[in-house]
Amino acid sequence: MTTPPRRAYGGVSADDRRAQRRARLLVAALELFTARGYQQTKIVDLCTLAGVSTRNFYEEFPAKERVLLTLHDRINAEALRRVGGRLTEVEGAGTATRVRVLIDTFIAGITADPRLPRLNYVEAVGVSTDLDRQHQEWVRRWADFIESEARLAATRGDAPDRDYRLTAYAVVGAITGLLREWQAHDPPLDTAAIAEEIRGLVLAAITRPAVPVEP
Amino acid sequence: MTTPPRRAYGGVSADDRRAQRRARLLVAALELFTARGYQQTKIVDLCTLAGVSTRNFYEEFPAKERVLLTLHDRINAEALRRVGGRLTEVEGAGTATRVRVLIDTFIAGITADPRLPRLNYVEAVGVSTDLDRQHQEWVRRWADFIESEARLAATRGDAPDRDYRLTAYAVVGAITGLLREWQAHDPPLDTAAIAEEIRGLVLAAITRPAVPVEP
DNA sequence: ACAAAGTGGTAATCGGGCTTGTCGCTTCGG
DNA sequence: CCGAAGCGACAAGCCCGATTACCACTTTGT
Repeated sequence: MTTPPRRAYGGVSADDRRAQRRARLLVAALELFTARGYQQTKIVDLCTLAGVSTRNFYEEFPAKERVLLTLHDRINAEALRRVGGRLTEVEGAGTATRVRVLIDTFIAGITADPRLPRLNYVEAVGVSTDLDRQHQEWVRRWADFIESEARLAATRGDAPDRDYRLTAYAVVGAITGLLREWQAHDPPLDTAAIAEEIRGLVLAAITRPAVPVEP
Repeated sequence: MTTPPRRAYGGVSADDRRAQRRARLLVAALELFTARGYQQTKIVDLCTLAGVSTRNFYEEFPAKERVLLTLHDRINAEALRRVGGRLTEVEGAGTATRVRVLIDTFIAGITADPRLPRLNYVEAVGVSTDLDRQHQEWVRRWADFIESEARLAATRGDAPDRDYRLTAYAVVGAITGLLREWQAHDPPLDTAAIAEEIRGLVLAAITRPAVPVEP
């Protein structure tokens, strides 16, 4: 095994240039995947828009699918990080406030760029089993988030003490559905109204009385 | 223009045999699209499983996408027909009963075959603009359904008199999300629990008090 | 300044799958 | 019983795009 000496080049190191190419490829991919669709986007198109050769592409990604996986993962991770950060800032606040912060932060972040929900909820669906797995994993994490918030509300007496797993999945689905509708709709839906709707729905969903168990 | 004479063949008419081939192709497509995925399914695979030649395929469908469009449309149409039929049977019933019938009928019908939600909510997403349009059209119809039910509840005094459009979209999204989760989950989720969850969610969503308008 | 190493673009290769033309067989009408 | 028409299987052509081999150019270290 010969370790090839890596020299700086053009002022910047090899690693830096690779990182820049990778970043430009991801930017181009977000644009093309959401504008033309994932399947319709050819690797050459990606490289052309990114100003990168096909050779470079394969140095960064083994296949087009990996680009989509990376984008999908990044979009969700950043959203979760944002929401988590804001929630710790309102540690002791009441249920209504925490739900409001959670929903508003998420909606504001994800609708800041319409391409994000488009990629997340449309283009990244039904592509491959790997992507399906990653989607399911993220749904699980978001559901965990909602569920723990519901449990917190229950300990405070704002909500009944019951199993919130399915409710959490339903809430995630409702948000997904509204955002998918939002990015596809013409004329566009009002994001404030959407946030408001989800906020009300979540509060109603977790504070509604538990149905009595059948004897 | 010469009108080619059409003769009966093998006891059945030409139209009948075409219809049968078409039906077998659709059955095969439902199976393969949901088992391997839409993109991964080749036209030859479809024809082999259906016992039909590739030539015949092109007599029935101009392209693979048309098969998916047909299946997607049929699944939704049948579900809507079923639900609509049951709802007319409980014309004068109370809000809780009507919502129960609506949800239970839908869930029972669509989960009778796990391939249906798989095709509807996973495989048919992000394929083409035509399919996107058709999806959006069906979401609109289902939302109309939910919305009119909410309005009916409002006229009876069971729910506040407000705009239910976004609530309807949210409910459709919640159902979609839960069913997508259902068909992907291992171990499988309980369909009765899902129906119960959605029922409670819908009732809570439409009966919750309207937020006061900001001055 | 020169030799060597690294880089990036271009172009050729390779494979897969859609699409259609053809052929031999079957069935119908007279 | 015969001619014609319909039918279905096969397979070859064709196009498109992913992947890799090559080569000319740039930069560096001595």
